[in-house]
Order: sequence, then C-alpha cells, then structure tokens
Amino acid sequence: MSTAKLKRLKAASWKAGNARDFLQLSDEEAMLVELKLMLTDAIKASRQKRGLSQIDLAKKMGSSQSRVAKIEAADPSVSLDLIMRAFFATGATRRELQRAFGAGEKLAA
Amino acid sequence: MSTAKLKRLKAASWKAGNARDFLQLSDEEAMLVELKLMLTDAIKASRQKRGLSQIDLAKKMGSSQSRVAKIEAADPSVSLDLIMRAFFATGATRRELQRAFGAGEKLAA
DNA sequence: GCACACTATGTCGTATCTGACATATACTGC
DNA sequence: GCAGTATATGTCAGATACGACATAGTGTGC
Repeated sequence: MSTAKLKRLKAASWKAGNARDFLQLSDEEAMLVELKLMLTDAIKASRQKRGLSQIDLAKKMGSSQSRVAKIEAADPSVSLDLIMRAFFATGATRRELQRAFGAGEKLAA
Repeated sequence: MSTAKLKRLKAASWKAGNARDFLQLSDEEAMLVELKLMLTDAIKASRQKRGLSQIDLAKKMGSSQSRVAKIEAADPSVSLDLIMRAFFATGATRRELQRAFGAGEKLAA
C-alpha cells in the first residue's frame, strides 16, 4: 500500500471508528470513507488541472480557503455535501464524477 | 416530464434556492439536487428489492423510521452523508452506486 | 534574508442536521 | 369498522458542520 494513501487514511482516522481498536469501522462506514477520499483526490486534481488556487475555488463556492484545504485533506469535519459542492464547483461534470468512482475499483488490490 | 418527478422536485424545493424566483439555483446546486434525487430513488429501490421495511433499514443504520422516510422523500433536512450511509446500509455495492449515477444521464431529456 | 503566494491547522459563534418521539395517513385482512 | 403494519410529517434538544478568522508552514523569486 502506498505510504501516501496510508498517511491520508491515518489523517482521516474517522470520528466514528476512532475509539474502536483500529479499523473497527463497519463496512458502510469504510465505504463512505473511501468514497470521500476518492472524491477529495478528484477535487484537488480537478482544481489544479484548471489552474485554480484554493482561494479561487473557495470564492467560486462561497467558502473560505481554509475550508477548501480541509476538504482536500479529507478532514473529518467536512461533509459529503460540501465535498460534492466543491467537486462541481471546480467545473467537474457528472461524467467525471462517475469516473472518479470508477477509479476506486482499482484500489481494492 | 413525469408528474412523479415534478412532485418530488417541488417537495425538494431546496433551501438554498427557495427564496430566489423559482429554479434560480446555481448549476452546482442543481447538480447536487439531482444527484440526491437519483440516490434517494436508488435507496428506495434497493431497500424494497431486498424486502426491507423502513424500520429494518433504520435499525441497520442506527437511525429511525421517520428519518428513513425523509431520506427517501429527499427531504431538505437530510445530508448527502446520511443518504450515502443509507444507500450502503441497504446492501448496495459501489457498482450499484455507479449505476445509480449513470441513470441520471437519461434524465436530461 | 525577506517578501510574496499558496496551503495547512486550530478555534469560534452560528446555522444546520441528527435521532427520537409523537402523530397522521394509507393500505391490508378480518 | 377495527386492529396491524408500513410510511409520512412535524417538532425538539443536542450534536455536528459551517464560514470566517488567525496563524503557521512551505515554496519561490529576489
């Protein structure tokens, strides 16, 4: 497993599963976490691809730079709602959304 | 347009766009709304397909029947997080998630 | 080294979402 | 008509996420 992913998984040590031994999250919770990671990756990629700074994106979506940073870091304090808003705000289409989800299939290994 | 969809769009007259004329929501907001509608449909279908009542699903996800009802009705008071949690709790896979998103493509007409 | 742009992290008051509960409605079989 | 089951709707106190701000870290050109 890539250290990058590990690092972020640790960073994202989710609220819900945190107290339990380690990785004691339900399947659903785990899927949700992975989903968020995939999306936040996609957001960062989409934003950079379009040459936007976090500040630019924040303005587009009526938020702040710090929150965008948290979004991209998959901070536990950001909701899927906000993540999706950010994703679309980068200019990403639904087709790209589907692709982002498809990307997850490969992560199983 | 099917009256069913219209009715639910009205029901889902979203918080954010509500005050503005009508359908004065940003593209991103609109995409988010449509996304939610697609997902809530998929949840209801998935739940029924597996022969679960709203109460069953509520127990599975540690919530209440009333909230499940709101989820399926795409009530403005439910978050995407909760919607996704419900979706996975029905037993739906990520493949089904992708299909649910794909279903939206056809709605453009 | 400093100035500058970008990004990361922590905190705060307020707004929104949460499960739980009460209650209403809809549809059965009796 | 009346139980019983499923679903819908309204409300509330407590939990969580929000934007905003302050500030720290990181990189780059001078």
